[in-house]
Amino acid sequence: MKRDRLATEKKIYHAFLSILKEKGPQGVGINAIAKEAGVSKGLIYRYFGGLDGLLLQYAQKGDFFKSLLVLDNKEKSSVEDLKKFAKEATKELRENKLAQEILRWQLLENNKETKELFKYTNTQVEKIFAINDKDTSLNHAFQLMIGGYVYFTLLSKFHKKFITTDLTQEKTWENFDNALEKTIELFNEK
Amino acid sequence: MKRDRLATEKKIYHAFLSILKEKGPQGVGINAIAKEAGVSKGLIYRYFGGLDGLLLQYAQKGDFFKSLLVLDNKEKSSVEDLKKFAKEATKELRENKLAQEILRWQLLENNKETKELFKYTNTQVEKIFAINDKDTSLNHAFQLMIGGYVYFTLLSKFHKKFITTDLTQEKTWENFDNALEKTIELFNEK
DNA sequence: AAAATATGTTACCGAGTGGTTACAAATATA
DNA sequence: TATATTTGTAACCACTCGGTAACATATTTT
Repeated sequence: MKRDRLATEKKIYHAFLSILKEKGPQGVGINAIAKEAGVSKGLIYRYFGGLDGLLLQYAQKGDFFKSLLVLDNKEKSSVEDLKKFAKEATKELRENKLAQEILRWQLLENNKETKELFKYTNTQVEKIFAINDKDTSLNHAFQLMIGGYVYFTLLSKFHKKFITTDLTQEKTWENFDNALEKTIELFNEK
Repeated sequence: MKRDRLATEKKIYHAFLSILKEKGPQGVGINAIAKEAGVSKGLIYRYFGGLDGLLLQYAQKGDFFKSLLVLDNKEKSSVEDLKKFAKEATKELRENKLAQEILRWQLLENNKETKELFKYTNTQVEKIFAINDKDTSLNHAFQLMIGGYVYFTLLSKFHKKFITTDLTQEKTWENFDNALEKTIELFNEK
């Protein structure tokens, strides 16, 4: 049998990503990862020092929220920028299943194992939110609405509807986008 | 030893509430509930038919979101009503730890065990949201912001900060409240 | 009082968890 | 080629999980 440590490490790493993406934070465990990777779990301990080390290494690598990094080279925050960024951010959020599960994870715990992972994720998220950094009503409204976007995105995994709102319809998300845009406009005119 | 079925059922019931409130959805389990109640877990199966039945019974009883019911006798949705309801709802949300954990739960799963529980909870929540039932930008913005409120409330259990926003400061929540109010005003003026 | 029933506990089951140890075999080094 | 070292597996550990069965005792019914 062929033996290749690097290849094995990659298998483990990708198994971790895959499980987090598909099963969510609750599915992440040593046994599940080892099984998914098709590898003995002992190796996860030997190579990464257990789940903790794996998370740490993952946090340092941090290859999630990729497309958000495109928004990094920002200028001063104009209204048009804000609207554009908002649209990009919501689009990215709804497409990036992995990011969703990390955000979901943050609603469940915050211990030494996940600390680094979350810290890095948040520096990524910050790049969107930090566009408008003033302590204004617009900023607060903006943050609330982005938070709501996150909430409904996470909720839509298990629930088709929220009260009367159909979370499966594309139209709903367009409405949200439009509301977000209009809010920015209204606050700006004021 | 004294024996009293009703008293035992109450112990189990309260243990369930207590655990959900303190440990969240992840802490809810047969063993944990039995231990907290100081009772043999066999009784949970005998009296409630397991965790499923307990959840079902709890859903039917539904004594959470109490203070929201006060808002039930609503008139037509005026702007003032909306503002008032928004303020009441956010206040209730941040105080009602139990409701928070049920909302958190909805972000984790949706199976036959929890289905009824969530369904009832949502009819409660609906009483807030249904105030403004028209398909307007205001309504969408309003929903997003309430969603954001829920999100930040849940997040604040494990995270002190969200980017630059300090979730521990009372001022932050006032800012959110004000932003919500102002959004309602702006949309109304338009 | 005797019999039937309701209530409660303990011990157990199989499955799954994170984590370790002993060992086999492939690869690298001498 | 002989010897270390690395890579990988399988078996095992103690523990927790949901769920059940056997049993003891309190309470009610006859």
